[in-house]
Amino acid sequence: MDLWIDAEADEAPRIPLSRRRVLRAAVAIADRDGLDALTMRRVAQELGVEAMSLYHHVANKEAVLDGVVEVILGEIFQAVEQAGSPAPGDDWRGALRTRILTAREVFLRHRWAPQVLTSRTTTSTAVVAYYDGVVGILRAGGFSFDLAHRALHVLGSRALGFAQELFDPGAAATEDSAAMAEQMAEHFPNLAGMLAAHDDPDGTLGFCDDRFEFEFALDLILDGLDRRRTGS
Amino acid sequence: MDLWIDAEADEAPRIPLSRRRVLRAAVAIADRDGLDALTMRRVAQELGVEAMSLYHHVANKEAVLDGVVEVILGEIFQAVEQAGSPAPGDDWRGALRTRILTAREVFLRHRWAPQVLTSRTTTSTAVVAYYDGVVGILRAGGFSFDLAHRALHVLGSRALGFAQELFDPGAAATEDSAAMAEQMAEHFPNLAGMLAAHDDPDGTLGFCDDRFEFEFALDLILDGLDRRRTGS
DNA sequence: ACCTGAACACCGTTCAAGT
DNA sequence: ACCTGAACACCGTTCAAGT
Repeated sequence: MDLWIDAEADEAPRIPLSRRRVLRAAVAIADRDGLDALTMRRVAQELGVEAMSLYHHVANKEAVLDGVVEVILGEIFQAVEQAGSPAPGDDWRGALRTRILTAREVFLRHRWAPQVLTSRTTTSTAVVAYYDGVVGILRAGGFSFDLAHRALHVLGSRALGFAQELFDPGAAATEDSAAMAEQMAEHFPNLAGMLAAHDDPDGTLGFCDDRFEFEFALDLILDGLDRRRTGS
Repeated sequence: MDLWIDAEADEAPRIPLSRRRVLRAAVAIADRDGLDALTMRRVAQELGVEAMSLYHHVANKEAVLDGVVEVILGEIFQAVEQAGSPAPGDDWRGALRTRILTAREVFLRHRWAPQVLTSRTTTSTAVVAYYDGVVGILRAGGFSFDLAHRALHVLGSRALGFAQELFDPGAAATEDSAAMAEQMAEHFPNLAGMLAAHDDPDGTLGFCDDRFEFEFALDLILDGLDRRRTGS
């Protein structure tokens, strides 16, 4: 009997709990089952531990969410580092564009992350550090501090690589279509026209190419900032 | 005894519960005590009723939140209507700018509303109707359907009058300052410079003028869209 | 020092019962 | 038809107790 118990203990040697392990488990759960599944009890279960044990390593659930933000920004910094320093010929536009699109990749891996980021009431140090880098790029490109400041406001969350869309024309059209299209045409003639004008062979699939739309918006903003910078 | 009971009944005559009353109560609670206070039980209490009674008028809490979005958009439509039709000389830019700034007023009254709007997984009809109006303005201004579509993506939630800011330079500086400023200068030199360069007599108060920043960003985007439209 | 069991005060929601 | 009481299956979190 003692042997059997020892064997089991060997099979699953207890790795000590730590803040880091708690946060990584939290991210794993959100990735797998969504943000609603991210509960203290579920994190504990993932770690083979009782829920109350978590409180020795994090103050409370809010602290877990703050920590999750740190993890996500850690991934962004890592991705930025891997992408390497900007090509020598790169102006501020190219450098900022690349950084933002690199950061965006991380949010594509963690679709729930924007919601967590925007729910935080205090700005985490990691986010501050990221924005410091953005301002650094702008300054190197000849921006005044004032214009750099405004640039942060214009970019908003897009500086980190995501934008919140409140309305997805593609989604509206995926509902089963015939009667729906008529309703649309009657009540929302402009949107109906927009959908009709887009002659996608599949009907509506791929109407919104996320990457294309994101880059279009980003470039429009970078254009605008450059104009403000040069005063043209 | 019967008299006393009757008297009390008269004091608080039972207005029948309705979907509308449930939603208005929900908005009132969020306005007063924030989004976390918006629970089914709390809504019921606000209406002098048991929590379970609500389920005769709304399917569940998600339906309440969907309904709250309708209420908010109702306020926006009302504000837009009150603002009246655009001045005759107004181009699409002026018309859209006015509409967006009008909508923005509603979100200033309901600071919690953006969080609810962005949390919805399906786009409510009211939001679709609002965006139909935006596309209408763009079309009247000479936008192709394709460019109008992209304009919606560029504007994102800004079309409805709010932007999510992940980083508020002003907030960082309100922390008690001396030692903090040193830390900033060491780890975040670019942001530190940005804060230092802004020679606000009060130190940091009013560093970010919400309205100014919002309009600056909006105008930059409208400029960019106009350039794309005319191909200049 | 680290983990746990039981408990508390909340959630959203179901169901059978009341009027 | 509309409302309710009691209950269920969850939350986050506290506390005293275990090792």
